[in-house]
Amino acid sequence: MPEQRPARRTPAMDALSQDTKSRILDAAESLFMEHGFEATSLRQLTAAASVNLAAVNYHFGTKEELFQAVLTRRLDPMNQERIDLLERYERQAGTRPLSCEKILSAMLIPALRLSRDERRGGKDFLRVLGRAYADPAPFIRNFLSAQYAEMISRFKDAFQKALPHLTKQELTWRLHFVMGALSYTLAGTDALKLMAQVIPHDRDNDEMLLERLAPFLAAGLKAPLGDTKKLELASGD
Amino acid sequence: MPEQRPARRTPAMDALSQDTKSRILDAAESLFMEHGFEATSLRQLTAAASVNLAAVNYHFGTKEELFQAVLTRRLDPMNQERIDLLERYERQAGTRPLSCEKILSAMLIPALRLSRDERRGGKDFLRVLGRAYADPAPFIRNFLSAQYAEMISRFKDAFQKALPHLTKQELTWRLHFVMGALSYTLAGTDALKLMAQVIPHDRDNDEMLLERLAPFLAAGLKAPLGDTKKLELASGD
DNA sequence: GTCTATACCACGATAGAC
DNA sequence: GTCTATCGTGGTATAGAC
Repeated sequence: MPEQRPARRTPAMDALSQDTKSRILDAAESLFMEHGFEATSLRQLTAAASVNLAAVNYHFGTKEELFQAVLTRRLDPMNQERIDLLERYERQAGTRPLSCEKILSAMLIPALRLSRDERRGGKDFLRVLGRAYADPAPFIRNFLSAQYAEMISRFKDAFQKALPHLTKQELTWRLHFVMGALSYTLAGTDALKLMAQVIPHDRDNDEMLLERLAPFLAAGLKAPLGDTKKLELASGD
Repeated sequence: MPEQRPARRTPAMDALSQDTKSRILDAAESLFMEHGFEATSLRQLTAAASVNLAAVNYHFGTKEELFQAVLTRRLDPMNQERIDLLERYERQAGTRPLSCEKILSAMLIPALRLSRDERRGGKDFLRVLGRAYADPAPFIRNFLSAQYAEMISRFKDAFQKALPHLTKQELTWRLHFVMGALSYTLAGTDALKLMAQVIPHDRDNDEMLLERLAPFLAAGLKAPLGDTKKLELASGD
């Protein structure tokens, strides 16, 4: 249950007149996205928010719990947006099953919209998120799993209808690969340099990304089953 | 150029009698993999290596340069192994182009072999690596780009021969997606929990992973071009 | 309840003795 | 090459003011 604020604020309120908790959240989001979690000190963070150093401890407990609060504030709406979009597509389709491409676009569009929102972190947020996925602290990964569980479960059902020939286990794996390609692609701002081919980031890039990623993932999801001969892992020589 | 050691050691040497630099590297690898980079202090690291606190600074400069040295020691051989395997496949195939599946297995097998090597980090190493990809410090990402550049370039040529109808740019994107699904899958130990389906990690899991991932990626690589209608990103309602 | 000042201990890094 | 001592900064805990 969310603790109640001391007073309700108007929407057209100045940032500096927000309550302490919101000011901390805004400053934390901005600084974590820009410099990363570890490189941001609570002293510079609380200075930027114009609050006392101990305020973070009082309102959020620890620096890591503050990080979780920052993530939740962004992930929760995005995943809800994904579910809403999927359900809208399903209503439009009536009784016919949705295509893989359509389901994928319900996953991709809210993520891309978030990555384009420069006012609130943009691509930097997704990089921080991708980093959190591989955090050595298990409770961070468990936290993220819980954040995504409902959305994933909902989309798994949709994909199962679109791909009835896949077993549940097979679909689980393929969805895992989809999430991987998606997370990596959205999080890796500089990863394209790996390919030794610079693609400048203009404003139409996201649509282009969507049009390339969706067919790639859809083809993988629709791939025929197990016609690959066993590949030797041993150092055969 | 690697700086020369003060004395050459025999292979059958006890770990505790190695020179200071090697002892630091071994302890750092073990601790970074287990607890992550930030959570590992130089004090506990140097204590585990039985060297003085200042030795890290003397031999490696900073904690981050030590981290790079740890990564290089593992990534360099893995990427070389990938190139060697690819060239072996190419020799076996003669003049005929390799299949996507075969090229993919040359990428996947050395990575899986590394992830199975429990003596040297195993899956933990790949998680640390995945984390480094999203590091907020640009020099870490540039370092990794340089580490991968040659291998990626080599595989890009191979894929271009297997998929001559793809433009260079299209292939760049698809390889990017491949690297994404691969990195995420290998790095995310707990990511499968996202799917609310526990798959116990037995010793045959890697072969199973390979047999599922390779067809998925191959199908994506071979997907037909641009037959997807433009998907609206705007909040159409 | 909310906020502040301040004290604590661990961290990475370095200077200088040996 | 190696060590000790020390510096500035980090996250956190708490006592007490409002």
